[in-house]
Amino acid sequence: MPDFKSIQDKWQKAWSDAGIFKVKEDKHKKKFYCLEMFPYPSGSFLHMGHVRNYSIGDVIARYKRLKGFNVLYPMGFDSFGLPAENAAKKEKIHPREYTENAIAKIVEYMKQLGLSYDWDRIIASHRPEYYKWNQYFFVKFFEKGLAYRKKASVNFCESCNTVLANEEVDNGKCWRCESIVVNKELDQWFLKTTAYTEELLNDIKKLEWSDKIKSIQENWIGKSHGLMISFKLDDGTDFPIFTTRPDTIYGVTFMVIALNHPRLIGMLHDPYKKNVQDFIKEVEEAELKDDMDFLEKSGVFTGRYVINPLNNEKVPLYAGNFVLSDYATGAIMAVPAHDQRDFEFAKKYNIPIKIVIQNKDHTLKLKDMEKAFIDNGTLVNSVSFNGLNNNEAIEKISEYVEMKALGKKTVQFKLKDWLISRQRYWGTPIPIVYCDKCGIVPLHVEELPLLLPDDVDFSKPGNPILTSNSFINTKCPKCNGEAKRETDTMGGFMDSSWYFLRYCSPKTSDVAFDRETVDYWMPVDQYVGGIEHAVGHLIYSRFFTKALRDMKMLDFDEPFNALFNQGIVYKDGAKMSKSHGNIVTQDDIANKYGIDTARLFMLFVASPDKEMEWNDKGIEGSFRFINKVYKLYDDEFNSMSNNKDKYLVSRKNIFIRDFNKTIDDFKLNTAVVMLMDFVSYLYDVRENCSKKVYHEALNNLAIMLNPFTPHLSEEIYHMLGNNKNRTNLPSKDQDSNNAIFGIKNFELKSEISKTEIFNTDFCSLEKWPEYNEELIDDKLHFMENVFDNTRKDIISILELAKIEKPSEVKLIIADKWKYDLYNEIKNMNSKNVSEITRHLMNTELKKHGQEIMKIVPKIIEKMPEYIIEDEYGFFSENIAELEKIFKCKITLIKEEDCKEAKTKQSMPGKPAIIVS
RNA sequence: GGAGGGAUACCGAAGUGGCCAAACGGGAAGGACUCAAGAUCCUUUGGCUUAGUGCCUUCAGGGGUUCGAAUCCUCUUCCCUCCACCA
Repeated sequence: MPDFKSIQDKWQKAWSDAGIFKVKEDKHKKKFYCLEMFPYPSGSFLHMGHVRNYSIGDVIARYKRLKGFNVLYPMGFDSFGLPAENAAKKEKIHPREYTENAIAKIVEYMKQLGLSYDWDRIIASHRPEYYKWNQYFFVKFFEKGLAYRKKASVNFCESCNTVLANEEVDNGKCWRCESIVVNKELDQWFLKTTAYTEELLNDIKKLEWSDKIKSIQENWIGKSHGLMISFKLDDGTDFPIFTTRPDTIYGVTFMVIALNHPRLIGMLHDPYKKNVQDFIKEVEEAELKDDMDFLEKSGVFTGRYVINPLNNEKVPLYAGNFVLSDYATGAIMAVPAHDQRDFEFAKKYNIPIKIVIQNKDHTLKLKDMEKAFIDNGTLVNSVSFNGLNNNEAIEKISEYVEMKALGKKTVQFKLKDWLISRQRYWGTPIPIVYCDKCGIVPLHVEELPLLLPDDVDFSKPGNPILTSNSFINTKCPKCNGEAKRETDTMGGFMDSSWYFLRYCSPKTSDVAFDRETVDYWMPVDQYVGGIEHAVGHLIYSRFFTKALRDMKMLDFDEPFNALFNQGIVYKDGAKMSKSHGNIVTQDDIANKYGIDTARLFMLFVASPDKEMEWNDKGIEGSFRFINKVYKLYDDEFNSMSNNKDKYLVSRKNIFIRDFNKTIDDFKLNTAVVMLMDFVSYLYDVRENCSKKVYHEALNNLAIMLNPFTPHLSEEIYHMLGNNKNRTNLPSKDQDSNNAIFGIKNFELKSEISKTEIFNTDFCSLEKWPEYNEELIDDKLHFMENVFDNTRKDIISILELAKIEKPSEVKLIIADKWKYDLYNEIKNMNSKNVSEITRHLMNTELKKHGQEIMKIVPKIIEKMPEYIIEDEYGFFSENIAELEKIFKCKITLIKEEDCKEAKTKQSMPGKPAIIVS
């Protein structure tokens, strides 16, 4: 068995020494930017989930490279974040050290995976040369009014001790620690994503993303058309609300305001004030205990009334727990008859219900109602709008309200501004200074980076930056007076919103990215990553791109043209991850079978977009395959004949053609199947191929294996003699360990100049084989199939008849009926399958029943005459071969010459057989 | 409550109207090689049968469209993922 360990070590070293995956901008080559979401460097190993993810990206990168694209395929680390800080607290190690250690280890593992990254472009967001630019962009955004500070009710995780963005709250819980998130009023920094809401929504259409992820984004942005109407509070002050259902406005019987609405407490008088305050306390306590999703809708009367501007009705105002303070105006009009939530609320508190939309039969009655009527219908109880269909009424009432200047048609979005402040240490310091005289002052860009302070005490609770006096106390950049620094840092999504730009020119120190190289590489052609980033990272990056475009720093609208979401790897019912403790590491598998097997298996076992349950049962198969491939190249090759040349050539061209399509469609698992098929075909035919044809096929195969099993590919490619310094094919006895071969070769080669190696000597830089449609002959394969089946049938008949040495085998070409069928169809002059089939069922041919139905459409569509015409000729050609195999006389008989023969066959063209 | 994805033989997983009793891999059984084991190779692997041709039953379950359905439509059951008091 070959020593795969040394094979992979050898080639990894060779690739690295020769620097073959380094890329430069090259205007003469078409570029391809293949990018995987940069990971958070947690832990110190990779598990099979990672192997799967990165292998998928690497297949694409290598495939495109072999196809002649200039491929940018970089890797880096999203290295700011809470885990490093927590580790620092626990293990008494600085987060920087912790992070750098983790990165070093993970890079090691990635290299062992054989990933074809350009390691010269590695970036890590915690390094000042990177986060300097976060600060730069922040200052620019601030200048443009895209970054602002405001007091807001924000999500706060008590356990992580920081605020969270909307995207980081899951079902009312913190995404990291799963503790309940509470609301707090805090001064925070925001980026104005809402300045781009419309564009973010509209441009989704342009993207080659899955419909699923597109719809997640659309829902998140959440556009709804409606009407903003000014109700009046009973003291005459404005009380605007937003509704998408103006048609129900005459059915309003109460109003509800959010509990944390800024106006609420101020408008109340005792005893209602106290009631409301008690109620708020109650709800807060309940929220801390229970899951948000099961809290019943409840509320309390505020003692105030609101006047409906359309009919001047006075309705009670409630404070309710189901109204969101930060959507629209934080208050709603309630129409219990036609909204389920309002209905439940009204029932609970005995509020009147008023029907304003009737069903088709006008049978809707209040006393029968068990739930709200939310279907379409006809307006009633709505003065001059009565009788209108409710959809028309939406339009009509909106127009009326606008005409009367009581309100305005509006569009509301769910998307909110992006909260970037975090009260944590391990993030980019926000480059802002608070000066008593000048107020909020950004740092000058020349002063950047503003470094994270080192004199901090991680042992104390709260934000560690607060313990650094050297950091906090500073001078105002404007007036040079005493000032305090902002101590919040930026959330990690800031880092990941532009890292793809940094890869283009990772080392520039005077700009965040070099405009020219960005223009060359961007946008990303294929982005690969998990679906969990559908709303966070993938919206922020789009926002960033658009904002930078408007600041004339970029020239395109969208960062990621195509996006592929790979499936998650599960084990024991949970996502494979360190925190679940259900991991199988890369090492576990690589040590046993080699890394190519690990990669191949993860690609083979399931379609890349589907989730999979880890199971190492089948891995032996991938390992066997790899050994089988190796053996194919290692075996002494003896050509017996060239009979199979044309078959192999045709078959190979089909393989190349279909393989391309399969990879383009991301069906990497079926691509592996095709490789397996082709390999076993090679085993079948190789003895009957000429050396030239066979070697060409082996050479093509080595290249096509490269994306999947790069080390094996490289090895066999060189065993074939694709190396200027090697003249002989390897022979078995020369070295027991074939790996040594390659090492010798490589040592030889390393005397050559690097540039020479660069474009000639690595399979990884080869040219992907082309296929030629003209060399594909379907008929050949049909016949091959028939021949093969016939051969097998003869064998099994001989076995069953216990004949060891037959004296004669008669093959009866027995499908005269197919000629009849063919003629019959020709005569009908129709292309309608149903018609033809019905007709045939009334003829003699009926007895061939099912088989007719199978063949008819083929005859109509493609007319593959060979199915029904040529087998006699074909078998004449192949008699000699069969005779050689069976060492007896083989005779062909036509059906009409053999009256006693049975005429049914298992497949078209396959002859019936008589043995004697 | 909303959106999406699934259910295929012992297992994983292909397969989107007829060359489908269903690719490929695992497992299992038999055989070859071997003193033996392992590795490797070959065959079989829904049922009943036949020397071969054959017949019956299958792709979660019911109903439908069609000459023909794993594949299309419809309902039901079960599983998964994502979003969710968005007015």
